[in-house]
Amino acid sequence: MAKIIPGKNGSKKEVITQKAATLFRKKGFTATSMRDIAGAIGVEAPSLYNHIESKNAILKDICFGIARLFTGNLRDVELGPELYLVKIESIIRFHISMMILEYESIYISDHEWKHLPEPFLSDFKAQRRNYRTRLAAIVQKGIENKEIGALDPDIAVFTILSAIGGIESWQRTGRKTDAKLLEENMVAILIGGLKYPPEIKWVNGSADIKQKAVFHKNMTTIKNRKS
Amino acid sequence: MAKIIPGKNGSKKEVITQKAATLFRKKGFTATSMRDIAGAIGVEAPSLYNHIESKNAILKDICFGIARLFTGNLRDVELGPELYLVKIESIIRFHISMMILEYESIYISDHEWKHLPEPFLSDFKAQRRNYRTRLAAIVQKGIENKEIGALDPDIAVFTILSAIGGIESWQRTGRKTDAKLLEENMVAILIGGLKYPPEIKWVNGSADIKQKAVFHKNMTTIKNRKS
DNA sequence: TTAAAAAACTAATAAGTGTTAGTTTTGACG
DNA sequence: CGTCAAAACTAACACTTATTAGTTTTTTAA
Repeated sequence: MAKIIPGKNGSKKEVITQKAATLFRKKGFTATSMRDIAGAIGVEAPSLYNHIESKNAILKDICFGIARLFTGNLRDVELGPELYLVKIESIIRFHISMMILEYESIYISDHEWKHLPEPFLSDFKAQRRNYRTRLAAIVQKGIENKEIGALDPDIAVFTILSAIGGIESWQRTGRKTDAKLLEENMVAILIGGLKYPPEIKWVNGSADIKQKAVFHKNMTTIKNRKS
Repeated sequence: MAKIIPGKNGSKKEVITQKAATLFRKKGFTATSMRDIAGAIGVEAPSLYNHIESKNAILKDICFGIARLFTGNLRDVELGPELYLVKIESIIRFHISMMILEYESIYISDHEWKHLPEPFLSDFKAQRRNYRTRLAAIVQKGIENKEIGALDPDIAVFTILSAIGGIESWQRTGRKTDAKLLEENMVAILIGGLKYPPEIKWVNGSADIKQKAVFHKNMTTIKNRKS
């Protein structure tokens, strides 16, 4: 029936990938059928195979495309001369901007990568691990340089990345917050939390005895529930 | 063949729910079949229907069970007399502990709820919205009380919740970090980032011109890619 | 030991899956 | 207009899905 109309610079393959990304984010990879994708474009499912190799290949393209962008940025930042905390801030800002520009693809590469077929799954996981390791190395140097508090670098990295990943759910709520406001608030919290010195002692001391009791009560309930 | 052997206090329904939760987290709700669940227990798929109503009902039980736990804790905290920042810290610690104790169910209620059938989907989303709104209200009061920096409360809440949600991926890596270490580091970063006063100005000023150039270069690449 | 209830089993259904084969339509160019 | 390739179409396949029906086995209780 209707022919696939490519966007200005986008090949037909890119049109399919983009529509698929939207559906994968909305319904999940497994719950999205080739017929769903085809229907969203206005075509029958088998027609897609004139342009793409398989459903899995679409997922592969999305995940590795995003991974390449982030790895490229990380390499640039690593080579720069800035203070380590500034490097981290720069990476945080890059992640946030990317999340706002391409949140559908990023959501998929964050949450649907587990459906990649081998050997792509192992490759992707290795890249992911490598990215986080290099990020942790920057944090580690920032700690040694007393720019960043005495935190566990791995924990700091996943805390940052998880926090940013949550922008997806924020985007989905449709709140039309100014992107800059979002970015500045998140940077304030995350960089503020990393900055030397951390004040773990102040925080611990502030929880009074009554509060501890409430917490204990709830945790006890849960433990009983499990047994 | 083998009969379902209930755990010490767990009904057969709970055994199924637990096994299902493990699989839903590992493979996703849609990609997990009733045969998968039955096989993991050691029975045939139709046998499950002697104990549960449907696959969707398992998901419903998991999601609403978790929601009830968090809502219950929030109510207790709201009624307490502590400083607002301490309330937030208490909730953060509750979330982190829960994440460590029941991360499979929590992962599902965080990431697979979209597969709930109506009317449960709408109900769940409403509860979620309500929870976040009440959390934001605490943050708001903390700001007015000058315990918390002048941040956007909604952004602060989702940043916190997203960061904690990421513990799931941490757990999955199998790192046997001491739970207390994890908790203290995350609390240090998040509470440290919320505390009054925030130093947005310092952070912005610290990014030098060269850094900005690197960032700009990468973002330009991405925008071109999209057109 | 026997009767009743619980929970397993096998067989089957209707719907949906990704994908292939073979055919027809479309659009661009000479 | 006629040609050729690109890309759509229909039909079909081999599988998998959640779930039901009907039956047999196992456990419980008297």
